[in-house]
Amino acid sequence: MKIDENIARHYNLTEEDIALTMSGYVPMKLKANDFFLQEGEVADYIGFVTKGLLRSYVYDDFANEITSDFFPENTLIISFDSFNNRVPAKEYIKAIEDSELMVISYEKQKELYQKIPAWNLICRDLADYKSREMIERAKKFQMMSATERYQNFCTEHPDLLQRTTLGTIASYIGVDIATLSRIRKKI
Amino acid sequence: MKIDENIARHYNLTEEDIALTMSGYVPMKLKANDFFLQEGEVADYIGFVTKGLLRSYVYDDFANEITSDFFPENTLIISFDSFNNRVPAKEYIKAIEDSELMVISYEKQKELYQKIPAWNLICRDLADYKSREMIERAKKFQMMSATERYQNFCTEHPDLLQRTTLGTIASYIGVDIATLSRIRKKI
DNA sequence: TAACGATTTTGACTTTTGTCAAATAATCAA
DNA sequence: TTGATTATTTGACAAAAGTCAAAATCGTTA
Repeated sequence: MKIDENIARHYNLTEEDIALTMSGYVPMKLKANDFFLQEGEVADYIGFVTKGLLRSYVYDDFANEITSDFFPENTLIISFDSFNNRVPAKEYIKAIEDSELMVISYEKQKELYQKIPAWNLICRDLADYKSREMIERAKKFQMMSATERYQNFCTEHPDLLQRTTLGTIASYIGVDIATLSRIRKKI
Repeated sequence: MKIDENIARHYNLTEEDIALTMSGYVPMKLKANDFFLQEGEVADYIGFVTKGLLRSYVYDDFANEITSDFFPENTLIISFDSFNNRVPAKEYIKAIEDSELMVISYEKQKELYQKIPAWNLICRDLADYKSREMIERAKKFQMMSATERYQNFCTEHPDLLQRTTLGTIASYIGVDIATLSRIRKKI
């Protein structure tokens, strides 16, 4: 969602387009454990993480927090479902570390969609990218053992190992925390 | 991708828009076991299944076919990745039953994107929908046991139980076929 | 620094799932 | 209809993963 030169060029954004886009974004600061979004709310903002780390999660039947995604710096937080369709969010999004974002409100984003047609295209491609990411994630569960999923996590997110708890990672890769502890010892 | 009245109204498509869209689509017939797309090819078509059933799959390290998705009638086959970005497909898409589709070529679809801006919006929403579907799929692996995944499959796709093999379903829900056979007996 | 809480590890055990091979059952084409 | 092929079930066993509870470790703050 950050408009860097490559994106601007790729989608043929004019200087005015970029200026208008920039004017819609505002900074947001969150302390660790602050919510960016809570289950049941309609997402008011989507945005880009410039600093820090957030995670999204849901609760399972036993009231355990199941982490569904991590948002470190330079990633987008696009709960398009809730944001675009104005429906209640199914997940919580909470800061793990003190974080800084650039966010845009629904009203402003709607303005961008209308005034800058390329924005529909950008968001189409973003949603497409997201869906491919999720296809890959599902495929990992489908085809990898718990050990392989952990190893894959380590290579894909080496930094997160230091920045969040084992329990959070365990729920993200769908493994019991005691089992994950043993997997780590074994490797 | 089928332009029914609701879609036309929702996206404010004019009569001409609809006529132009329709003119881009052509029927395609596939016999059982024919490929709609093969790994390594760039997707020439996206389309809508009007009759029959297809599936997408990849190969794992042991040359087993791992089914990633089913496409029964009234579903879209949108390998947006390969289609939009002109990159080689990662999966095979093959007809399980004799099938009929309405498909559109890349060139024609590009024309629609340009001449009918709403098409970018439609595809944005389709990609968004797809990403949510995949998020749900990943979440099922993350939070459900093999038995629960099978039960969920039965309620979500009751018809497919009759229309494809156990082995195909087993790979789709990520369970060994012998295990799935036992799960079925137990239930 | 001591003490508290949260996180991680460990032990002993159970349950779930996978593996391999053989036996049935079902399907399809000659 | 009959083989041949493919799909499914079953048995015996092994490996992977989960459960529960206790211990060890770590980090924070009073």
